[in-house]
Amino acid sequence: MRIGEIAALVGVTPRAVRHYHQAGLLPEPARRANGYREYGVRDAVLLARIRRLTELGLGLDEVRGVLADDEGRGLVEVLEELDEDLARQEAVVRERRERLAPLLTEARAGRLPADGPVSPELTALLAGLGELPESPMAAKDREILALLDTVVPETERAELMSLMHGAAGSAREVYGLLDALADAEPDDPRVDGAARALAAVLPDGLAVELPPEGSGGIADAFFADLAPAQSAAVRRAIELVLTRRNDDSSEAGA
Amino acid sequence: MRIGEIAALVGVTPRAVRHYHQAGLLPEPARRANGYREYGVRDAVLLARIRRLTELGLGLDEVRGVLADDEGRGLVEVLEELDEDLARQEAVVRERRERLAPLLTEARAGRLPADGPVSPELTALLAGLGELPESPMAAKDREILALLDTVVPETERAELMSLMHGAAGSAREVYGLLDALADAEPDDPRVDGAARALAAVLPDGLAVELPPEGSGGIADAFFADLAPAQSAAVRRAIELVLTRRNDDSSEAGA
DNA sequence: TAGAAACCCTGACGCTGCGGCAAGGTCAAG
DNA sequence: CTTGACCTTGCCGCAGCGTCAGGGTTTCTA
Repeated sequence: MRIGEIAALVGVTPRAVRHYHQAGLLPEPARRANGYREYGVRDAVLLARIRRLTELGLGLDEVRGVLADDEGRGLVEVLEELDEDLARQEAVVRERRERLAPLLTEARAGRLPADGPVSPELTALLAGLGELPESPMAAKDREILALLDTVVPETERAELMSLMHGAAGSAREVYGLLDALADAEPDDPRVDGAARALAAVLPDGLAVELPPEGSGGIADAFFADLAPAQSAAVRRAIELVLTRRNDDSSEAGA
Repeated sequence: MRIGEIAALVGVTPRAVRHYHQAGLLPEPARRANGYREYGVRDAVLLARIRRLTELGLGLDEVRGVLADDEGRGLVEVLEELDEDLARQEAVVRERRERLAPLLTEARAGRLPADGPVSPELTALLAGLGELPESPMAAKDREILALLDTVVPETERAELMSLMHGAAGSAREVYGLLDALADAEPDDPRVDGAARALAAVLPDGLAVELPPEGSGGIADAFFADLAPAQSAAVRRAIELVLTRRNDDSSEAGA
């Protein structure tokens, strides 16, 4: 047989056969006078075995290993390892599909969060916010929420989002107050009002999640992303929440 | 933020972030005086979005496409395509695991066909043959059976194997007769007996499956793999079966 | 105040399992 | 004689980064 024949017989491409030669899985057969490889039944048998193994999902070096150790003690281990690997793959794919399913229905309905696919929890939260009027702060906040959505570990996500839900009602108002500070100086008198309004809607539990200011890098970036007066307002709001929390706990302790 | 910070924040490696830059997914941010990249919140938001998409299983160029078309009409298509792809992957993995499962139990029991994992049908057939005494012909036949196992399409496999089952009982005898011809000349008187015995156990339906001798390449290889006298015997046996079949059909026609 | 640890930079190779192309040689049929 | 269908070797390409190598920077520590 020539290479095309044995390949067709076993159901692989000639290129693959040469690849197996090069990889040391299949010994190079004798050559004809013209340089063509001449294959026999033994080669076909071996090649078929290789194909069976690769079709199971084994890598070529694992196949080599299996072929190498006569009468496989190793085979059992390899197959078990393979099964674990396949199980992992299956889990990965299934999880992706599960995450994808709700996104698909949302997307088909034309309701995409515009910041890309996010978790169902956040989708629900954003839906609760509803259609806000044109507001730069609202847009920024949605981005931040999307960021948080991927940053926060799954285990805490539901908890975090439920905290947010409480603030959703007052969102429009707070966004408006902050938007008004876009071009203001940090010592603008409106900063104080905005800070109070923000602190009022920020749940106690949330402030800890907010970046501890100072060296964090990420915290700096967060505040740098806001206009000076907005940044000041947010900072003040956080202080207010922390103070409030301390007061609460000292009251509770008393 | 520096690259390590943003990477840790979003949950990827710095190397991946650089890769996204190079792939054009994430714009290169401004540099500090020392050459370090300096990232802001916008970058983190974008990076998180990239991560969400890649974690769904999208390729980087698809991600680029999704990021490119503002307000995705394309997103729906991409997600649908992705879901189909994932469905295919899931099917592949599950089929592998299904094929693997019986092999694992066999392997753990120490009963491996020695020619590597084969179909359950063939496993059953080989089990039916039982432990034959040391016989080169039996070994060769098992190899051929394994080859056939991967060569014939699944749809015909069960049929073929059931045909074989009828011959299993006489296998030992026929193997013996053929083994005896290993060093014989093609005109050895025992060739005839072996051919008759082989023809007697070969089911009518099987002969067509056997290589039509002559130019086939594979057929030549098959016969070349046998000793001359063995080859002659098999050839004769096939002739006998074909003749018998023709007789039968002419009788049936009369 | 020096030295080590921990970052950052660019550039380049490695991995898997072949597919595809280039630039040729060979062989059977029309 | 010319096609057309094979064969040969060799090398690039692929996805998504991991992993050096070889060099600078910053920062914490002794």
